Amino acid sequence: MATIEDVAKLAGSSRTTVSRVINDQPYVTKDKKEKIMDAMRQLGYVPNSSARRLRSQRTETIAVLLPRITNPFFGHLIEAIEEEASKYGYQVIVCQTHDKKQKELDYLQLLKTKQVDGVVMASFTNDWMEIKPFLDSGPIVLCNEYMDTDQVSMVHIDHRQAAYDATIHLIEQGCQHIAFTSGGQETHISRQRKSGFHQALSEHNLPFYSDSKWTEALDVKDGQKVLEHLKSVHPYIDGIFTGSDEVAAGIVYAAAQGNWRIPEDLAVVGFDNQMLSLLMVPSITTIEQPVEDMARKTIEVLVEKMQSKQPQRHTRFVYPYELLKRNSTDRSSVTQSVH
Amino acid sequence: MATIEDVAKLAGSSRTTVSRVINDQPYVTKDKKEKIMDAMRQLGYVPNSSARRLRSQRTETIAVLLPRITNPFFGHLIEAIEEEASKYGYQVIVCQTHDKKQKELDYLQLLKTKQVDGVVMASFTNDWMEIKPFLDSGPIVLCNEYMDTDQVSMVHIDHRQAAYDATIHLIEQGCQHIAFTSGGQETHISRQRKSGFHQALSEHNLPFYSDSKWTEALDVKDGQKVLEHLKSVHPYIDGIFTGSDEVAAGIVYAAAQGNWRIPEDLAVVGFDNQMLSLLMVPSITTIEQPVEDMARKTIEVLVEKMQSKQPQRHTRFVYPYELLKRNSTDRSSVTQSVH
DNA sequence: TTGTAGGCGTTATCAC
DNA sequence: GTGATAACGCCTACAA
Repeated sequence: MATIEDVAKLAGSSRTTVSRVINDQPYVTKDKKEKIMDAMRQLGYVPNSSARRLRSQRTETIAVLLPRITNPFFGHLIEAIEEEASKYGYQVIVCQTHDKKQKELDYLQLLKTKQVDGVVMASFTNDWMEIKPFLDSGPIVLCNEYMDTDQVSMVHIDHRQAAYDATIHLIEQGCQHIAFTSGGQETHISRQRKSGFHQALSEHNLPFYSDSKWTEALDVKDGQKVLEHLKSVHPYIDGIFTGSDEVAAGIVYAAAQGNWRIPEDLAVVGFDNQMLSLLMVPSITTIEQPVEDMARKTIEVLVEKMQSKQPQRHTRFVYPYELLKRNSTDRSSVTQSVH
Repeated sequence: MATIEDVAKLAGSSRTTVSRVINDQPYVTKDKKEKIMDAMRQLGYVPNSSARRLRSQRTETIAVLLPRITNPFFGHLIEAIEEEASKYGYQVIVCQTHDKKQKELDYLQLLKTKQVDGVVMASFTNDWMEIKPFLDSGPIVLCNEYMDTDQVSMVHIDHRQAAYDATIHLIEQGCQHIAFTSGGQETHISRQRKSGFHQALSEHNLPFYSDSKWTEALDVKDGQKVLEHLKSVHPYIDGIFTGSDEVAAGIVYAAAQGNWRIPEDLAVVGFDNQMLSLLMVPSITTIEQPVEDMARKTIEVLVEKMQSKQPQRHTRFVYPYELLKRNSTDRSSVTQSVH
């Protein structure tokens, strides 16, 4: 591989001048500049990025931590993040934590070892106290995940309110026995959702059912299991708020196979407005997050932190969401027939 | 940030010895080693990765080029690739090309500038002659994409045969007027599929229909458009091979809205066995690729190339696929009623 | 067993 | 305008 030195020799000048040309700096005569450009072409010279990194102490790379990329929500998120980051000239490293605390910490090492200039945490399973020390090594922005502190910037929607709205919707549709499912790991988000769910129920003096089977529902398969479990153990349940469209889809699918009527026997709410939720029969009521906007803002905030020297204030950006009412909760006919 | 020098000073030894400790090399007394470890802890020392890269001329990073991560096939692919690469200690950089030739070339620069040790191309829209020169900068492995050469290693299934099988299946189900859709960019894969499709038709003396509207079908929305188009312009079409489950799902969805019966009026085949294809009503006949196996093999091959000094032979790995027959093509009742 | 010194390729500082 | 020279932080002959 040709180095800057080779180019300098061939062009009959010094490394310094070549460097000036590479970086489009002033104070180089047209004549020299052309000679150098020629030499670079001839040698197929390309600046070595490791050397640049060492010299400049920046990597132009960020790490994005997320549970798993095949969850469509995170797929969309990283798609948008990659696009946005690339506009600023940053590479994106994918870090799948699978909700494992250790993996999360391992990937944060990238920040310490200066392999990345900053980190987006869309996976956040450790205690904040474990994460905080990494802030000394570089900026971190929480995306989707959040908590109650002002020691870090965050971009998210109000999951508590979203779950509240969805639950109220179920109640308005006449549901009296409503269940709640969430993914394996207990995160701040799932706590927030549960809290909103509880509030809606208690405001209407409705009972709260709990079953450990409901706290590990992550994907379509889990959704199917949930429905089987409901049918055999809790057949009175007539509404369910799932934290995910995949789980909701699994429930709808299993219901179709097992003669359970949605929404008549069971009204279902998903989360994230994946394509899936629209295509299922019946289509699934869900909550839409402005993923692209959130991704853009996350990168904007992170880039600002990475590029400014002095540590600036941390900010919280709360985005609006939308409850999309679809057929899986449309019990208007059910309610009527009761009267 | 503490450097190796700082540690050395604090521990009262030299950089060399510290480096030995870091890299677990012999010839260090227990005593010194402990002192040095202590010093590292005290200073919170972490080796600087940029320096290491420069010194070792390796980045422990690979780039994965793919069209878009939200296409579930590529989502699964990169999930598996990331996991496998991480076992070998490699980071993964996501590079979405959106099927743009220029983006593809831009990302290949990462290899030239030594930002990555190797590249997986799961997006391949340029001519091979454009790509080939990059091989001088480091190893490249084609995954999913392939072509007729032995200048590069490839991991893929036989798309020609897969399309042939699927088309034969449609014919066996009694379809007489069969259409073919493919994604925007003309790739080697789409040519292969088309060739298999053609062969099946001509073996059965069936006509081949062509319509430019069918060559840009990529996602669910496009599938919906395709069905609308079929209904108004080619209502006689009774079978369709789509290159994608999303397109197939779009067709099924639009059919349900528009009183078109699947499979009675139109039998539909997708590709990739996404969750979606199973969950749709009717469930969609599709072709399953062994994504995880392909990802594993791709990384295995790439790692070997990256780690061995002398350039070795290029190999082609062709994986088996499976045609999953589901309801979207089950016309047994149709066929019977004709008799 | 330990330390010295040079270099990986680049850029910033300073002197000419 | 241009060019030596000294870092950036690490590893590794080689010498002791």
